[in-house]
Amino acid sequence: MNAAAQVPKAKLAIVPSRCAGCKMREVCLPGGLDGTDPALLDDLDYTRRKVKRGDALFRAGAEFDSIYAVRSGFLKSSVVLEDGRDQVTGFHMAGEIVGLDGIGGGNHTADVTALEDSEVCIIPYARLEQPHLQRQLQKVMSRELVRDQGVMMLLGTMRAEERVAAFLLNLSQRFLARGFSSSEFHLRMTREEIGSYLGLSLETVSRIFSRFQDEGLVTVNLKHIRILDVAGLKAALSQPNL
Amino acid sequence: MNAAAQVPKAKLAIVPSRCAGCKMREVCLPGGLDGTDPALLDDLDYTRRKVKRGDALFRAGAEFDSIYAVRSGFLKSSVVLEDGRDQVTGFHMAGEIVGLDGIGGGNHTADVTALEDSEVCIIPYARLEQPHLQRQLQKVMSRELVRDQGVMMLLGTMRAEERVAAFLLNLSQRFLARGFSSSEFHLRMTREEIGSYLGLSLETVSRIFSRFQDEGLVTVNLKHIRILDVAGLKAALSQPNL
DNA sequence: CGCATGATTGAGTCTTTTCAATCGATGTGG
DNA sequence: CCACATCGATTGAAAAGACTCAATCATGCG
Repeated sequence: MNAAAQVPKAKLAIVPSRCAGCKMREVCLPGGLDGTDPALLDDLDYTRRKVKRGDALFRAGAEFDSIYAVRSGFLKSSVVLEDGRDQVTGFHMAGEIVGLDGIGGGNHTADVTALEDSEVCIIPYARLEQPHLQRQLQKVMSRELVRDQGVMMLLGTMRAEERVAAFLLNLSQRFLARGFSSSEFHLRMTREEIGSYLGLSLETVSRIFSRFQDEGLVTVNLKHIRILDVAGLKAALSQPNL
Repeated sequence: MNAAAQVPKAKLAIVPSRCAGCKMREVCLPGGLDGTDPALLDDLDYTRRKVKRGDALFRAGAEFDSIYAVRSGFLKSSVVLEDGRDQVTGFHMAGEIVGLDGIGGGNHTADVTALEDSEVCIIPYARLEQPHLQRQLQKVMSRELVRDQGVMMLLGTMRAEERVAAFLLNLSQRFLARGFSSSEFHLRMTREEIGSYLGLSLETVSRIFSRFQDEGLVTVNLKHIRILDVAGLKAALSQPNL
């Protein structure tokens, strides 16, 4: 079982001023709730939950109660086909919302698993009543739909090099938005998980990392990435012909 | 320009009893709004709009005002990359909602184009105020997120044959849900559009149609499809190894 | 310290793409 | 009403990209 600790209620956990260790507002005001008047959240208490590396926040099929705002850590979403094949459908960092897949059918349709020790705010769906919050939630979901468009584009039209370049640039940008270095970061996921997300084999991901390194675009040392040439990576993004 | 006709307001267009020519409730109560107490919609007037084959309902970048419920016809969504590559991200038939991509950023991010003469209900987003409707909208969006998961799965883990089989079975099921034949239907899109959606070349799509026909799974005559062996198609869906 | 896991790299194979030619259907204009 | 032009579909042959299998190496966790 997921022995994820249920931390006692942390009043106003989502309000910026109460979030210790957060460098930016977005980290506290998750993703799309960004832009919300924090006052709107003031009267809600959000329980927090810790999820240990490797543990699931929830699994496909689990009853849907709440959505979750990632406070810290790093998680992945994945879906499993009947025959066992699975696919990573997203990576989630601080400030992002997960669990939206459960609203439609009353059950979650994906697994969400921590790639490192993480903490989330539990936001009971039933308590999201104020119209403004509803609108905000719709914005979050809409942005998620747009993000999915991007992933479909990636999976449907890009060659392997482009996918990896897009992946690195996307991560870089998201780290930047959270106040971390955009040029140097640690991958929290394995090559296999990257490959699953990008629709590539883990070997192909590894080879392309090596190729990018040979070309002087990045430095790769296992999970440690340093981006040396953003422009070069962006160029690799638009090279349908090698 | 899109000379799409703006039909005068059609009071209660979305209410089943007022929808002429609809065989099922879903066709009138679009997709996820299904399940809503129709009374909730009673005080809203929905303008309808006709979109001629080949015309756009809206384009990427257009200001977001409204979402649209497809009343009749068949449309596709597509997104375009800077370098010109484009990808079809979805096909939409009667009863489905399009335009949700615009909520997050205030502008649409995809083109939606009619593949045959179509008609939609214009649902001004600002008028969706009742809490129950908001919840319904969230359900629609959540289901759309789940659908996207399926497409990612398809693009990320399936081989060409499986993709085409999944595509045909999905269409078949959707036609069935709308009261049409699930075993015989007309494709409204070209091989190129199917290929774009499935991340395959149009030639590969054509070849696989031919192969399925040789195997007795389907009959293909240009845009006319007859499914002869559903079980066989489903089997093809789970054949990672040829 | 050692084992298990993750990453890298090579060789060969296979799927899918690309290029190209042909065929058929559709629809437009004379 | 027919001829022609255009668009879409099919099919073949060759090429390329990515995968699988496999061996090796490094790492980091227990």
